[in-house]
Amino acid sequence: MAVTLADVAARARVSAATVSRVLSGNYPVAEATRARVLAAVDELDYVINGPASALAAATSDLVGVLVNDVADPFFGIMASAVQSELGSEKLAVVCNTGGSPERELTYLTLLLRQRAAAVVITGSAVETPEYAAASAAKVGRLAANGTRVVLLGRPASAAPEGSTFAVEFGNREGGRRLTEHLVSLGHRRIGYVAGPADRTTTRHRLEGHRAALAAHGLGGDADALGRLTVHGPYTRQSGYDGALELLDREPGLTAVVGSNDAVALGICAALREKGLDIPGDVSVAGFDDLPFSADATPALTTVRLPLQEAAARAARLALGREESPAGGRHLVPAELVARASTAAPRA
Amino acid sequence: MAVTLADVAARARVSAATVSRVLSGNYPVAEATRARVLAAVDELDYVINGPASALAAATSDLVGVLVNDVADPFFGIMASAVQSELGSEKLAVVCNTGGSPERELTYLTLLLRQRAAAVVITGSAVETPEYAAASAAKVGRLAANGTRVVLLGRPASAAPEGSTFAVEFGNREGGRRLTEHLVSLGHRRIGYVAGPADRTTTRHRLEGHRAALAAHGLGGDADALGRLTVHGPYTRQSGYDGALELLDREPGLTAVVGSNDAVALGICAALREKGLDIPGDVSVAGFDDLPFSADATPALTTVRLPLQEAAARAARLALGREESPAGGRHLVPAELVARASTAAPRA
DNA sequence: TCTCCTGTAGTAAGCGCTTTCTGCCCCGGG
DNA sequence: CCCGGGGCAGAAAGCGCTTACTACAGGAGA
Repeated sequence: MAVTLADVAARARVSAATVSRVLSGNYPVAEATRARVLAAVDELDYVINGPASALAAATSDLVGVLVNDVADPFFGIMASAVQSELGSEKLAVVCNTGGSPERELTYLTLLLRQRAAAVVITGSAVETPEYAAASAAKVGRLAANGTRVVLLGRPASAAPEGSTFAVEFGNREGGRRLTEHLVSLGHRRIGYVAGPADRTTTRHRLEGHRAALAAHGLGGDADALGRLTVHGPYTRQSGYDGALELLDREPGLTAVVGSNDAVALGICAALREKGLDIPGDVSVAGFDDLPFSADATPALTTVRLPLQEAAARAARLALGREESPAGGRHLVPAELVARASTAAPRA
Repeated sequence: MAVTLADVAARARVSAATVSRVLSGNYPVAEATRARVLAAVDELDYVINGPASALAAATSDLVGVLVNDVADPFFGIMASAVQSELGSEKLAVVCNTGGSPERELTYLTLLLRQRAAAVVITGSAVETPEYAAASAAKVGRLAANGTRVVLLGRPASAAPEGSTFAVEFGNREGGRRLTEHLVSLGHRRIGYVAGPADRTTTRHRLEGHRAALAAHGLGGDADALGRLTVHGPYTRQSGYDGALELLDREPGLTAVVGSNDAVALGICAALREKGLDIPGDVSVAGFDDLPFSADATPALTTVRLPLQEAAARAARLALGREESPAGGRHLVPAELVARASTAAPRA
C-alpha cells in the first residue's frame, strides 16, 4: 500500500486536507478541484487507509453483530439482513457467542477496541443480576465511546437511553396466540418443551403460553404446569428428548409446543418414533417460522417473527438512519401461522 | 476512551514502549515489570485502541469472509466455522456478495482498506475472463499488502502462490458418485436441475454427473444431455420450476438430481404436486447434505461436503496456523449419503 | 580490573489520516 | 475606491500506537 493521501494530493496539486475533504464529503470543495482529486485517486488506484482514518476520526466503519451462532437460521437470517442493510458503507463483524454471557462480554470488548460505529446484539439475555450488571456496564462504556447499541430480539435491560435502542419481539403475545389456537381446537393437556430456564425469550414465550391457559381456566396449579413443562436448549435434540420425557409423564397429552421450530421438529421425530400420528394423535407447534418449517411433513404450525424486517430496522437504527420512538423501544409483532401439524384432538 | 497507553505507562512507571511490548507479547519484558503493567491495565480498565494499533503495525485484527448470503445454511455453516476458529484473536467481517462479482470486488476493496489480516472467499466463481482478471488483480493487491487470501470451495483461479491458498471441494467426484449410485440402482434417464451455467461449482458437479453417465455408456449425444438438463439458481424455487420443465420434456424420467439440497427439495415438491411418489415413481437426490436434508420426507439422498472442517481449515490457513501443502491447494473429499429418496426404478 | 555481551527499558520517529485554525481571493456594498 | 465577508484551500497539530535505535546495567571472560 504505497499510495497515500499525500501522493494523491501531490498528483492533484492540492493539499492532503483537500483530498480528505473530497473523499469524506463533509466539507465543501469546488467542483473543479473535486474532479481533479477524483481523477488522481483513480489514476493512482488509491485506497484509503481505514485504520488511519479511524484513528484520526475516532470511529471506524465497523458494526458488530453478536449472534449465538450464524449457522443457526434464526440468527443467520438476522445477521444477513443486518449486513445487507449496511451495504458497502459499513462492514459487519459477526461474532458467535454461543449464548455465553462471557463470550458476549469478550466480543463487546473487542468491538470497543475497534471503535465500532455500532453494535447489534441479538439473542435472548441471561437473567442473572451479575450478568445484567456486567452487560449494562459494557454497554454504557460503548455508548460513552459513541457506539450505538441496538438490542435485537432482547428486551432493553434497563430503560434504553441516548444511543441505545431495542427492537423487541412479541414473544409473549406470540406464545399466547399459539396456545389459544390449540385451546380453541379443543386441546386441554398441552405439553411444552421450553428453552433454557434462565433466558428472557424462554420466559416470555412461556408466560404467553400460560396466560392463554389461565384465560381459559386451564392453568391449574404450579405443579400441574411444571409437570407439563421441560426445559432444554433451543435444539432439535432437546425437542426429541423433551417429547419423550413429557409423554412419559403425561400419556394423555394431545398437543406439544416447542420453544422454537427446531425443537418442534425434534418433537415430531420423537412422536413418530412412538408410532403417534401428527396431528391425528398429537398436535405439534413451533415458534419462529423458519424457512424449513413450511416444508416439514406435516407443515409446521408456528409463530412468525418478521426477522428480516426487524433486523433491517435494527441496522438502520445502528446507522442512525431511522428515527427511534421515545424510549428507544420498538416492538415487532408475532403472527400465528396455522398449518398442518395442529388439528382438533380425537374425540 | 480517555485511557491511553501513556496513562497505563505513567501508572506503572514505565515507558509507553514497555506497555506496548507487554500487551503485544512480542518482546521480552522482565516478569516484575510485566506484572506491574498488567496491574495498571487492570486498574485503569484500559482497552487498546485498535485503529491506532493497526495503523502503526500496518495490519488489523480483521479477517474478511465473503459469502453469497449468510442466511443460506451452506454459507452460514462455513461462516460460523470460520468465525469460531478465529476465536477472540481475530474478528470476522462477513460480507454478503449475493454471488455478484461486482459486489465481491467491492467488498475486497473495503477489506483491503481495512488492512484485513486475511480474507476467506467462499462460493463458486463466475467463469468469465473479465471477472477472472479483475479478481486476480484484486487478490494480488491484497497479497501485496500482506493479506492472506484463502479460497474456500472455489478452485484456485490461477496457481495459488505465496500467501494465497485454496481449499477445494470434491464437486466433480461427488457428482460422479451420486450419479453412479443412481445408475447402479437401474436408472437410465436421469434429469438434472443444475446451478447457474457460468459458475465453477455448477460445471464441476455436472461434469461428474456426465462422467458417470459416459462411464456406463449412457452419455448419448450433447442434444440428449441438454434435454435432460436445466439451469437455474441454487434455490428451492429453481428446483420446483426445473422439475416441472424436465417432466414436460421427458416424461420417462425415473430420477432427477438437484444441484444442491434446496433445489432437490423443490424438485420433491413439484413431483409430489404432480402426484408422483418419491422414490416409487421418481428418485431425487441433492448435494451438500445440509442439516434439513436428513429431516425431509423422504430423507434426501445427497453428497456430504464436510463444510465445517473445510471452513475451519480455511480459517487456520488464513491465520497462518496450518502448514499448506506445496501448491497451496487442499482438496476436501465429498461422500455419498444414500437415504430414502432414491431407490430402484419400477420395473 | 577492563571489556564485551546480554538482557531490559527508554527515546523518539513515524504510521496516514482528520480537522481546527488561518489566510487568500473575490465579490458586493458603502 | 475601499472594506467586509463568504467560499475554498493550505498548514500543521495531533489521534494512540509500534518499533527501530539507543542506553544502561550487571555478569562473564580475558
